[in-house]
Amino acid sequence: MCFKFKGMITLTEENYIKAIYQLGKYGTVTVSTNSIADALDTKASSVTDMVKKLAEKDYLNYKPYQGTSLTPKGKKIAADVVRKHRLWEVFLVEKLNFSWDEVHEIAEQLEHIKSEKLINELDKLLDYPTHDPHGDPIPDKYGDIKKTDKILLFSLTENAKGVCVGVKDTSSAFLKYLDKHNIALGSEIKVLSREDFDDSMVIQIDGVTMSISQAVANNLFVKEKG
Amino acid sequence: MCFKFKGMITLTEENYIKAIYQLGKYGTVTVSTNSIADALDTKASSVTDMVKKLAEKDYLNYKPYQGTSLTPKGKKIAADVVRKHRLWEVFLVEKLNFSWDEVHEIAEQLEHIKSEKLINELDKLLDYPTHDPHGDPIPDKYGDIKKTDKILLFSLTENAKGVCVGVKDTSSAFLKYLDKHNIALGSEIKVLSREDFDDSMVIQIDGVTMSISQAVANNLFVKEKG
DNA sequence: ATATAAATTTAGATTAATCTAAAAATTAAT
DNA sequence: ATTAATTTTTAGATTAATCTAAATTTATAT
Repeated sequence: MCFKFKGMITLTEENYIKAIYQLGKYGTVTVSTNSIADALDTKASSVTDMVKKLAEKDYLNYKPYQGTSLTPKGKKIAADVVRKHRLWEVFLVEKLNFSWDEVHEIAEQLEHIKSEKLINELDKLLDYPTHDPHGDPIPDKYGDIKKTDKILLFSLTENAKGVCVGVKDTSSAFLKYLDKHNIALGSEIKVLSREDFDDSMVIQIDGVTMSISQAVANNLFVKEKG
Repeated sequence: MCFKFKGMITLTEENYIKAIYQLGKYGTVTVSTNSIADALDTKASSVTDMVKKLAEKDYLNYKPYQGTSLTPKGKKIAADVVRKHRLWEVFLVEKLNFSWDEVHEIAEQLEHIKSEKLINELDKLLDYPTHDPHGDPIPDKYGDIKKTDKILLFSLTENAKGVCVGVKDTSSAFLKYLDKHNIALGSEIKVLSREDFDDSMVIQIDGVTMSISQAVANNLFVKEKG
């Protein structure tokens, strides 16, 4: 039976801390009550309650009406959860034949499993991956995360070239769209032209020419080349 | 974010159903309120409440003061949880270098992960194992479980021979004792003599002679040979 | 600078799972 | 067949996480 320690963090608390970590760009900026409520699909009043509780426990800095930021203790918890989430995603894709549009929901569950040995062995089994299947960086066991200089494809100018390194929207619908059009991490992209009217753009992707909407360009991360 | 369906079973409910399944010999007999309370380390009054709720939802048959048994629906839920628990245990031992005394607690967490594809792919990765690292049978995806004719080592008479096929006590302490004395699943055992005074016995295990206490003999399952 | 809008917090209620203590039913013992 | 012991259930409270609705604070816009 799963013993409970005093001061053991609950699943709900972990989810709040993770949301604050991600909304606050890996714990570097303050986030608003409403943005947390949106992210967790809950009400602002619930967020206020929880945020006060987590501040009490020293996971958060909180000043009423001024938003919330993570303490170092909170940041470590969050980084661990994100690390687990992303390692499990790699596992699902690499070892269990999942595609990148299927892994998110399951990783949401697996990220809460508590066992240091488990996650370290998983890391080893997967040969210490640095990024998850969507191109997001995996925090190391100390909670440090390597931020890459990725930019949105939408911000590339005409004739600029880049490599696809990540997605912003990780919804199944978007990822399936990318699969259908053979857009994957590592694809070489060149912007052929941009359309002012609807902000669509024509690109060449691994040699193939296609037109993409603003919605797509605003959810694909690239690393600009040269 | 983990969506909630109406009628989705909670973690607590799953734990009750699993306990009733195991206490009632894989759902074949009725179990008492107190035995459930013991197994789940909770109070009888809590069990009554939960059992009424689960009966309402058609997972259990319940008559006040007469104990509880699983409905087919409850039995399927329970078998699925046990299947997941045991498959994850195999995974931890086979793929992540855990020893059999370390896996139980983690599997208690992993058994609640909900994804049919996940568990079927795991099954495939592990090459469809039939037993977990402690020798317990793994229910198939239809919830059917193969009961073996294993008996306690304590019930063997002098000069009887058998093979070790399972453990009753899966505590880390007991499993470490077995490791220390090179007793493992598959070990060949012969009873050399029994001691009336303290119910200990002298056995030969894979050719090595040793004495074991009643506590040990009552927690080792064997399959008798000829 | 003041009014209005938006964001946030408080107050009070609700639900799930639990508990303690008391009451009721069942079982065991003389 | 009563009494005593045990088991189980009920009644009422508690805690965590949530909600609605009202109050308050901060930001925005003339």
